[in-house]
Amino acid sequence: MLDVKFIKDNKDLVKERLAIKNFKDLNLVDEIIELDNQRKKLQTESDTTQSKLNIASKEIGQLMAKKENEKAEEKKLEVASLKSSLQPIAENLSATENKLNEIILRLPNLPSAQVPAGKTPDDNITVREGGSKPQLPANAVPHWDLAKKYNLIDFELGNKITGSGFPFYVNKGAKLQRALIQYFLDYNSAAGYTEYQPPLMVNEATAFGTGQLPDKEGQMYYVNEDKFYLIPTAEVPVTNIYRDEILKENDLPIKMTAYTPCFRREAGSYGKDVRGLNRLHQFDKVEIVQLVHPEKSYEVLEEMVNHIEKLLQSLQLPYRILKLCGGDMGFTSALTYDFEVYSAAQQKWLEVSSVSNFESFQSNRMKIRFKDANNKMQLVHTLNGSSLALPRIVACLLENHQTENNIQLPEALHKYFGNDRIA
RNA sequence: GGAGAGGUGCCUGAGUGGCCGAAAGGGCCGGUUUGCUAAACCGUUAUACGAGCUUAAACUUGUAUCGAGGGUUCGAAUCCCUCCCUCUCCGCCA
Repeated sequence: MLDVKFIKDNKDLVKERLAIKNFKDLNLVDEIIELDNQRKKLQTESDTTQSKLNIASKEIGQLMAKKENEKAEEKKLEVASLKSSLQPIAENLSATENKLNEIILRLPNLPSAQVPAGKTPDDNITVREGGSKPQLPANAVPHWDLAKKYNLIDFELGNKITGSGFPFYVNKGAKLQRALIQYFLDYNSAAGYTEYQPPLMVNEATAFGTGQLPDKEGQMYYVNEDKFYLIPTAEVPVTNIYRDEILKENDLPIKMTAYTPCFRREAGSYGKDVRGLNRLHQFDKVEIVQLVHPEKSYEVLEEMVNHIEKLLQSLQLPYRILKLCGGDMGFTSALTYDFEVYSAAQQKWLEVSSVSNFESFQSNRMKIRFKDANNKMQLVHTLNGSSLALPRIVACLLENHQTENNIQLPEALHKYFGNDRIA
């Protein structure tokens, strides 16, 4: 969430930036400032009254110790009247705080200065492309057909056991999953990321911390009995590891990686782009997360982009990196790069990674702070990125590397997969 | 799931109605001593939000915070209620 002080000091800038994100209720900004002023006034009133009350209570104690009961009773009357005058102030104060809090949670993160204006994915900017599109054999088919041909993935079985969007991986298909996960984790560890295996269900406070709650509960599976949410991404449990912690400056950067299945209800997205592995309710992903010094976060963002780019290059897939426009960015992000890989048989680009700098938007919710060189508290900046989401990578590996009668795997995978091809 | 115990500051741990933002020990940081290290001694050691002062910081000061939320009371870490969590034993179980 945004910082109220920052909003007050930069009212016009805030409105300008929110507009880039296509945020409509700009009057909320004025409302926040108004509510905060009110809050301060009320707190001053409440504090002074409370202070008087505290003093009087102490005096009562002293009087009673001296057995001056009559005087004590008099004081009690005084206290009673103070209390009744405090009550409306206190109620007003907490109502104001609640209102303020509720409104501020509705504001999305401000896009950074380099975010292009725009409303739809068409307005995203292609930063660069890499790899080259393959020459497919004449009998080339999309991955769902390849998955069947080589007995790698059983979608129908998934339907039977759970429902659509929950495929079974079988034989070499299952092994390929395992190989990819292992490869991605090793690659991240080698770059200094600490590996975690987090819980796959989280409580409400955790879901709140990274910005899934409030408002996005409809996108998550929920276990009513225990009030747990199934994680939509490892970002949620991993970033929350340091929730409510005060770090030392030289603890930073904190680099973490985790493999988890991800669960997404994808409500409202039926019908389009859901064929095969393109969009699932459960999928595997390896994630990287960093907590960094605020001055370093944009530098780190580029570093993460490069890190993921190299990984993609090693898979020998044609890719492009997009800088998302204001309208296509997520609620919590200040700057996002998407990685898309070209799915040769489907002839379309599939998003396989999204790398974002959240600046202090998440850390302010989670209160992840550090003491700087001057011993001042500062919020860390949080970043994360997928490295990578498996299903679409698998789809592209199958489609792009298919030959007449087998699938040639990129060299990086050979030792993990135990073979250089799927036949 | 059943029975019991418990949740206090960075850690251990005392505290059963006012003298408690909280003893003591440890740790950390700063200082003295020291050829260096160790030891010893002294001191400091929370966060949030207000107010004052200030260019700002520092500082002074108020309020709140002893798992969370309510309640009793002039006054709550301390009493009561609800919830959450941890531990032990039993049961069940990978």
